[in-house]
Amino acid sequence: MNTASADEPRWLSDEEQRTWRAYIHATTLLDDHLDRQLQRDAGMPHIYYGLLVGLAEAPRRRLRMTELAMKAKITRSRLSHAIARLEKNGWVRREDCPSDKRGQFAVLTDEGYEVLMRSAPGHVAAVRQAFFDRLTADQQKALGEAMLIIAEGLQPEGAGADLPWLR
Amino acid sequence: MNTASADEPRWLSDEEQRTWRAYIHATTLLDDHLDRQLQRDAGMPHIYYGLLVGLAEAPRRRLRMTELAMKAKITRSRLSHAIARLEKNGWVRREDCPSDKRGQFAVLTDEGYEVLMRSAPGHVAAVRQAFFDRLTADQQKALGEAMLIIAEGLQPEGAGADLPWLR
DNA sequence: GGCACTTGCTTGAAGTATCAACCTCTACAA
DNA sequence: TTGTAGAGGTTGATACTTCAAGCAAGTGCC
Repeated sequence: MNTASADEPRWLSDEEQRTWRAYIHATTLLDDHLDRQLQRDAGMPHIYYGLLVGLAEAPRRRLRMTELAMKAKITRSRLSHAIARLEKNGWVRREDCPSDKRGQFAVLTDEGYEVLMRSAPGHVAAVRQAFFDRLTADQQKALGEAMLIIAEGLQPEGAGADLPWLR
Repeated sequence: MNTASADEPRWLSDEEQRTWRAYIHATTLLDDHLDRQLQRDAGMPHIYYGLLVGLAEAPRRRLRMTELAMKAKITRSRLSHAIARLEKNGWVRREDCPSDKRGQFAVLTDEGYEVLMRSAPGHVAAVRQAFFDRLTADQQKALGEAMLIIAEGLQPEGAGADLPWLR
């Protein structure tokens, strides 16, 4: 006789519980930690910092809103609000897209670039201290691979064109 | 001659970059995914669900505010607001601590327990689908161990009594 | 007791996130 | 053309988070 009936959900085993809780705890603590670090040292939350990085890496330091949202894995709405805030800081500027009148570019300003350069060393140090310095090379590799799988699983597997996950 | 000067930060290598971005992407997507799943199916964000779980596991389904905050890895302030909201839903109730008049217990109500029982299967299914089902046993093990290390590193290593991380 | 210091928890304001509604523009076809 | 469906992006209301400030009760010490 099978212990699991058809409508009885497959609960997590003790081992899985431990894994899942370790994951939740680590991500909660690390997220908070980096948010505070950047809020203190750069005056913005972690995800905003990521937006500046995304722009800094792009050609001409600019990206269409939707592209940036995809890069950062956030919704367009969230990005819109975030860019509004960064614009108020003078770190990003919006520019109309010449070829598509609906489109907007987010452009990293010189001032934004400065802020990024100024805060990057401290942030990298924080990431090293909390993350890389504590893991062996093998652990880093394994974790990276696992995370890649998780991320891929939650993205619109098919296209890059249609973006259901941005709802 | 060494390429890294004393004040030049140790930037992330390409390999480290990939690992770190995979981590950020996976956690961002998974966090959003589970928040939406629970908001839709249980009417609360992921972390609130975790609070109910914490209470359900505790003796007499109650925990001191500070203990619950520690369990959930959040600040007391955040917990205070969260419990206020859950109280409004009738899922949690506050109770005075008899032995310490400053103290408060958060108590899971029957109604809160019901909500938890009702939404747990769907949530476990979502976690399995997004996380466990995609990883091999070895990957789960490695990831769990790495996450445990990260979490431990961000906690007040020393005591359980003083809680500097709760600021 | 009286004093200072700490712990436990809450509060309000300001910042950020989410969701649904909305507007404009593009693409495409009748 | 005109219609229409969809894409690109914004907005406002509501919910949640954060931070600093606050208050009341416990603790230690004279």
